[in-house]
Amino acid sequence: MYLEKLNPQQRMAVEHGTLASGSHVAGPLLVIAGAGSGKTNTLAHRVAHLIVKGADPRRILLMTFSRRAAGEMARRVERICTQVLGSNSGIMADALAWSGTFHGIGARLLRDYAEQIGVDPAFTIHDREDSADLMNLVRHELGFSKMESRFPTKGTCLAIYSRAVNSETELPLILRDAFPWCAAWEKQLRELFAAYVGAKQNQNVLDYDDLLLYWSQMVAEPMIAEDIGGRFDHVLVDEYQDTNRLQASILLALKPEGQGLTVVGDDAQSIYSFRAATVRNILDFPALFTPAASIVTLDRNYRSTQPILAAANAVIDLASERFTKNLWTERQSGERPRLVTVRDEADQARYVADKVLENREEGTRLKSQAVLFRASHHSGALEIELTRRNIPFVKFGGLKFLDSAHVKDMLAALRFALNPRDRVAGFRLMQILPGVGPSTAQRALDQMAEDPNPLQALAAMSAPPRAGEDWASFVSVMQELKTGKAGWPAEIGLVREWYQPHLERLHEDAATRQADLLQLEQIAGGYPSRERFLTELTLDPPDATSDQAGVPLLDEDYLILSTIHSAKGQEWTKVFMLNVVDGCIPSDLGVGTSAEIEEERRLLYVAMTRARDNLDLVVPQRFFTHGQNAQGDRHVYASRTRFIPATLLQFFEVCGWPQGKSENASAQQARQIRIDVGARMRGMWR
DNA sequence: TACAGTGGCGTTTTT
DNA sequence: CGCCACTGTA
Repeated sequence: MYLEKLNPQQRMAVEHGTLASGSHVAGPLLVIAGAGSGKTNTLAHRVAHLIVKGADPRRILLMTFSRRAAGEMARRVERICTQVLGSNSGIMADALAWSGTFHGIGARLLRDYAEQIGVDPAFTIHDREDSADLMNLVRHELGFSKMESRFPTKGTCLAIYSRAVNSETELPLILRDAFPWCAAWEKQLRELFAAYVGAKQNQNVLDYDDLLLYWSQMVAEPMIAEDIGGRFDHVLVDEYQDTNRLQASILLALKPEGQGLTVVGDDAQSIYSFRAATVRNILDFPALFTPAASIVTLDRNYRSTQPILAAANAVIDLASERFTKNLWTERQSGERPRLVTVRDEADQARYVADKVLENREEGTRLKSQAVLFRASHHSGALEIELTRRNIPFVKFGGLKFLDSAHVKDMLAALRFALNPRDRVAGFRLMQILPGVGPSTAQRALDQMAEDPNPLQALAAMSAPPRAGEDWASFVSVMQELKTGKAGWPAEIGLVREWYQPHLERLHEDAATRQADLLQLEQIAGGYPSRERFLTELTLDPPDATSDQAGVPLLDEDYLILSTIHSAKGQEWTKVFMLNVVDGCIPSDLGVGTSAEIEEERRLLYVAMTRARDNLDLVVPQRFFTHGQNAQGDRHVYASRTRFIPATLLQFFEVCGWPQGKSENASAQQARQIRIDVGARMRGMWR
């Protein structure tokens, strides 16, 4: 029996509300699931169990944090169901139709209900970069780029806007709490945001936040809320600690009484507050309902060895506020996690490369090893070292494939043909042409905007003098795409042919970039239509980059490099963590408020709890800073992260590398005490 | 008006 | 470094 493999608490979570007879629907349930406590497995079992008990899988809404998690969940549910119901469970084919991220589900529902809420269902979705570009266009139009003192950059403006939307909080409060250095611009920002919203609507464009915002507005209308809520008997949400107020209000509108609602999360792993996620969501959840939601806590860890867990528990124990209990395990081991001091980042890179290879010799595949870090650029030195030694790796987090200029150019072409009112796409596209700059592009877009048939207006325009032939071929490829005759994915080939000469003219390294474009074409082939391709690519961009772009790595072995944020929910046999020093974790940008520091502590906790058998925290003593100072490159001394004070050293095997350099312990201690005084000075004024 | 070059300056993490 | 505003030149 499939339930017998579960422990009693897991089983309680799985069976909640299913024991009663008849058509009784379960009341709200909160599962507090510690790291490595079998959360995914439990949730998958719950979904499968509901289906086995007769729930209609098409009426189950399952929302996860990432698309990858959704896929994994669907696979497990299917496996369990087939196991129980036999292979004749034809019901499972495309059964969990409504599983995905909040944003992905939002996009689908908005297209479904577009007519009722006065939205053109052909809307395009802007990713973060596109949104920032649009913000920038508006920012220029309003003249904010030429203020006497410097106006916040497009990225900052977007971050402020996004936070206000996602936290359902007034602008002044946002500025005061999260962006104090921008507080003087409140009036202009308000004006900017109003214009930004107007621009999006004129251009039939939604940004990430709109997918949630429009959704929440839509279900604020009781009739629609009831209609949508009525489509689902069960609504389950994973990683609930990383949802924001907007998401919580959507959920509540769908299921006001909490019937059929299950949320799962761990307050100790809340690490997305910069995206307006609030741990209050999970803490306040039970009391939203009468009677209050049931709570099940999973605190048995199946992942890590006892010494690793003891160290992680010790770190999180120092948190000022704790809600969940410590994790426990039966996995004994004599080996404590290592706290390795090295001289500088170069030694850190050599240490990790050495150990990774040693581990592989002893039988641990590269894929079962991961190197984690706080910020994407922390892995720079390591990437160089790995490349030098021919150790293949894939990096998660940070810059993406889709962020490169040539890929964005191609996507802009596809998008612009589909939605010629999308000024960000058009603006970018036209400036690719020689002899066309910002003002020519602006004028052309203005003319198109006035015309009910924008593409026709484009065709009717006279070519800019110095663009000549290139303008003509641009117009003709747009028109050809518009007809849709070529079909998908042939269309993307059309665009590539058009783009080819420009690529060669604009980029020295056209050949490498060409490889990316071919890869893009490959990816495109996997989608049924241009529209689906564009939507799903922006909502779920390929999240890895590797040293050899475009080489399929499916069967190969490679080391995992990942930001802690991207490592969420994953586990590896051996885990290394880089730069376990003050200034990196906590990031010296994140030491403003105690809430920020607490989140940094949880980040370290998340990183540590990814490890199954071995965990190495690396502490480089010296950092080289480049560029920023007037004096040019120099180095600063770093000290071990404040989250591992001396009292916690007992949980670690403290050592130095290379061996022999660590003999003079007291000298090392003395050096470790050296601090970045500058950072402290800056911190005084936060 | 396009575009190359210069100087000043700066918050990391992602759907 | 990389982004952004601004300047000089064709």
